[in-house]
Amino acid sequence: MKFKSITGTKDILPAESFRWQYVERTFRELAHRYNFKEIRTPVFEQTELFARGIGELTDIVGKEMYTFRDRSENSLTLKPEMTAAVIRAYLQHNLGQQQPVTKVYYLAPMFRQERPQKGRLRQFHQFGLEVIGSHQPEADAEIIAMTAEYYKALGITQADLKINSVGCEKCRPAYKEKLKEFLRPNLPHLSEESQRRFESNPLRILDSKDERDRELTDAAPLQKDNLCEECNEHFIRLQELLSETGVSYTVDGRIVRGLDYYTKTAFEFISSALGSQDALSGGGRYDLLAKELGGKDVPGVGVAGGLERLLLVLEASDLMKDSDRKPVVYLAAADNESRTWLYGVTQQLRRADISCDTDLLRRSLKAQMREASRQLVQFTIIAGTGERDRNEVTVKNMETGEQQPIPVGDLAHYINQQLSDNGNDGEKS
RNA sequence: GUGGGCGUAGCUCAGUAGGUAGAGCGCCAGGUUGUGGCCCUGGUGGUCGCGGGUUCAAGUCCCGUCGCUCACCCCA
Repeated sequence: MKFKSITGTKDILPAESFRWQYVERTFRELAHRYNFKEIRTPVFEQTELFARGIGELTDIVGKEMYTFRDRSENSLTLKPEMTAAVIRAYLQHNLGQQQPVTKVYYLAPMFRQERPQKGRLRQFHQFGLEVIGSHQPEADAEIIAMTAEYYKALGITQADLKINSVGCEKCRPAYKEKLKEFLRPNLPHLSEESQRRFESNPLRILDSKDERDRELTDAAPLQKDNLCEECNEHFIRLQELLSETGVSYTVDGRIVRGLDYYTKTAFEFISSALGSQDALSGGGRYDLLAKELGGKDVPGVGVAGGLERLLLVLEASDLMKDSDRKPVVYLAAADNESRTWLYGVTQQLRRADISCDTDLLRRSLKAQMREASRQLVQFTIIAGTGERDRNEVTVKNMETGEQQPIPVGDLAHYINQQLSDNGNDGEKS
């Protein structure tokens, strides 16, 4: 075998694609219920969009982007996340001019050049929601509530929501100083990584997994306790909204997201059913992003969640039933003389909206029956020259083994009737 | 970028003190001259990741390399 898929990428094979369709369909239907419309953007953008939007100092921009030059020497990047691209499209097409609030969702592949491990791939897939144009906590609640509802719809109970407020341009600078003040005495004892972050991004020190860092920052002041009036009000109102809608959460003052653009709300859904990479989804408010990208001063809030991780949780929790759609009918030819005629019957059934399959290998009747059995069809239609001459077929109920001669003209009707008699539409979805 | 584990049939794996490969499942065929699922019989299928070394002889020992996987970092 000469060619293999690239490290960190995965094929979604026919035997498992129904799982993806299930989580995607559930997401789309729910998004529609919340009146989010889908947005699709290109898989690549100008590198500068992500560098500016996500932040030069983040790990994503610093070492994880798939960046390349095209033949015109433009620097392009496979999107490592969606929000910057959505805002770019929002600004480019002046979506804010058409309506004051824009609600969009997406299901799309993302690319980050990290070392793969459980729940982490180089090409992975995210679902996401963005509410653009509102400063109000109701917008934050809309995002979080639907995400929680999505997990609930899939049957996931182990998804813990943690929320925090990371302040805004008014209260964060003062807090940052306060935090540095606190950390300074212990600076030499912090981990190397945290020491490096002391100047560039001290907030990140708080969510370090290093044990010593944990101890040393145990009593550190938190942003949520040092918010300005506006941010504090926003955070409190958001909590009220979540309580009102029955979304359970815990406040975790150490949640700091890996992207620079977040202001006020930051949150994560964590699952204990995952491995080391336990974040199911994460998001927050990004009121400064649009302006940072050179556009108008437009607020926004959003979420992005990993579909691979979602599927891992569903499988670990045994919530993924084998619900792939099976054909209802298999048509088997008893001899080669009747195959052409039988193929016509097959097409008739398909046009009558009955899912069916037939032999493409000119196999023996026995082999065709075996195939029908393997496909778990409910009925097998058997026909040879005898049936053909009478313009009828033999319909075999695969469960009971009973066989019935049925005129071709009545076939579709007969099948549909049998299906409804069984209280089963044959489309277990 | 760093560290651990693993790489033998499509899949899950076994493989003895080194003597040129096996099982189960799957797939195909037969056991019924037009009929499945169970059962029985037979069959298909492997450059033992790749390269080099030691040896009369290596899947089995040594070195290198590639890949997969888990973890660190970080995140979805």
